[in-house]
Amino acid sequence: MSIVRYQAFVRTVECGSFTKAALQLGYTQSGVSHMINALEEEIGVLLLTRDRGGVQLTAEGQKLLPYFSEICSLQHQMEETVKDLKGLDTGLVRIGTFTSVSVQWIPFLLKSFGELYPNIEFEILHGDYDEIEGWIASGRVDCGFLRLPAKRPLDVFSLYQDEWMVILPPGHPMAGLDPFPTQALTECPFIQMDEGTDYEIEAVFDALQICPRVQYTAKEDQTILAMVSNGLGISMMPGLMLHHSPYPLVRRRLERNFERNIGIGLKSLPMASVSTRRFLEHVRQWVQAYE
Amino acid sequence: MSIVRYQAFVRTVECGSFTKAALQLGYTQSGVSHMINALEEEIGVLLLTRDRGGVQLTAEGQKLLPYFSEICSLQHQMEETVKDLKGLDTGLVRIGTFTSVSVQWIPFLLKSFGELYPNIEFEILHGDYDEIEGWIASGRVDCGFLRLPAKRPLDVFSLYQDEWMVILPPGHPMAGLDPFPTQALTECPFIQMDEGTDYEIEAVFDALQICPRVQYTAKEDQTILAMVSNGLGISMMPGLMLHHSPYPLVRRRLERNFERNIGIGLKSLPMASVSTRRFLEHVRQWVQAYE
DNA sequence: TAAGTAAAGAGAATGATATTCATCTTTTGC
DNA sequence: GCAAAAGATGAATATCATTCTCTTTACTTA
Repeated sequence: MSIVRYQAFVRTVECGSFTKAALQLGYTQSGVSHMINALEEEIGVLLLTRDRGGVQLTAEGQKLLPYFSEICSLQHQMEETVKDLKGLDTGLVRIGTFTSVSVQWIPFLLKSFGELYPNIEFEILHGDYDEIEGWIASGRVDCGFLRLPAKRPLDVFSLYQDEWMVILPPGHPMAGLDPFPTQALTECPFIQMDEGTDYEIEAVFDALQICPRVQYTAKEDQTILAMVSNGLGISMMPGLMLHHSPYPLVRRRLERNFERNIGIGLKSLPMASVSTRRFLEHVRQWVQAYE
Repeated sequence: MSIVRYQAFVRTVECGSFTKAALQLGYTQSGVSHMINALEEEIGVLLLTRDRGGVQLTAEGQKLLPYFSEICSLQHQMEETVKDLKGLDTGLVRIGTFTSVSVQWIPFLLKSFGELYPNIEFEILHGDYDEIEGWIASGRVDCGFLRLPAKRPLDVFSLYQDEWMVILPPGHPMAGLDPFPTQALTECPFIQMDEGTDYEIEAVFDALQICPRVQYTAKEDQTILAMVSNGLGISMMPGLMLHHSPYPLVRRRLERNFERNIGIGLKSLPMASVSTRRFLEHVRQWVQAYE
């Protein structure tokens, strides 16, 4: 009957571990363990199986999780509404972002926003486009950065057209060509980004009807930048990822222009808390002034 | 953070009084008073104004009530899901009904259902068609009786065609006529039902393009039955209200047939608890065998 | 195979909460 | 002015939540 137990349960499932959940929620591991035991006892159902190195949902836990997580989400909304009612410039805004936004925008956004509203706090969740949309839809986050068009019906705002660029080591024989010839993409050794579920680069190659000579594959974009910079091959990335690159690089446009449309979205603008709306407005202004 | 507080608050608003809410929830008046004080203290907002003879929502309370009541509704759904998971023949089914169903069907339905599933409990709420649809949509009840077509998008099942009948005192000069002539409706003194928000009888008169000679008005259908039976006038009622009438009456059909389609509805059949689905199935079978 | 590590569990202690009981206060209607 | 009905209050107590400390488990690595 106590929502803190529900929060402990939901967070534990998200983290896959009592210890991590406890850390995030500001409890001790023992506290979370007791709480979940008490919850299981209260409803008379085993929610988690405890193994070495973590916990996993039981079938029953899986069925019940949506109720608990929706209750927690409503609780958060209620709390934010209370803060709005009290006219306070405080609140907690939960944001979903993907890699390039996390790296290139978030630190500056939070800094400039924090100067305007020092009492509004943040929780940042990192994921891919699909995950972020899911978090927004389920109320796990208040708003999130998206690739438009979104798959789900959300309130969205377009922010930035992010162009795909070819990156080469400085001094590469073709570094002088701008735009970079499509044909050359098939000839130079290519460093592939290991994308999880979104196949953005492949979509570009498909559209160009060419196939790159993949030499290496890497998961981290910083790794790719380093590899390209050191002459191991060429690669392609959205322009946004190339700002403030610590490695010397040459960036060139493609013959055909490919863009991803980056936006920000939430479940419903009118239902959002004042803090969330303020953050949204700030992001739009900040990006407009960006570059 | 404790849902019992939320339940206390929601129920108190519904009842308009700490004392009544306490009675319904099985607490003392003092307990509810303390709980609401604690809730107000916890969120730092005054939710209720306490006046002579009851309580009333503040503006803030009104804004926050939907969150609390939705959390309570989810809590109830979660509890029912737990019971389903445990495969128990137990549960609490909350039903919205309107007058004729409450009087003519509910007692028999509950009795026969109770013989099959003695451990399933009920909470019955009485209201008009609109209120009931609202309760279903908001999750205040699990299912409810309706006049079809429903205004909102709900899962509904048609149960019964209820025909409007003219009722006369035994020995009335026109008691022998069947169907009862439309013209005569304008001539005999008529006892009007004081309907709250639904204007069903008026719709019938409008369709017939006649205007009755209203002699008396009464709120309770039992009162009308008694008045008609004692020769104070004639009236019109859905046939369902006339079953088991304690007063001697003559019932006659109209020249033109008017019916209301009575059904039962819920938010979503697949999401409903096993208890609710069992009750629904039972109602459908019972009504089919009815009369 | 033993030590190290990273998880979870259990029990006692204690501080915080929930709930009731009994007692007041206020308002309203007669 | 008094009874009835509603809410408020404070003390008492039982219950609960959380932490601390100490075990247990099982995988990893030397």
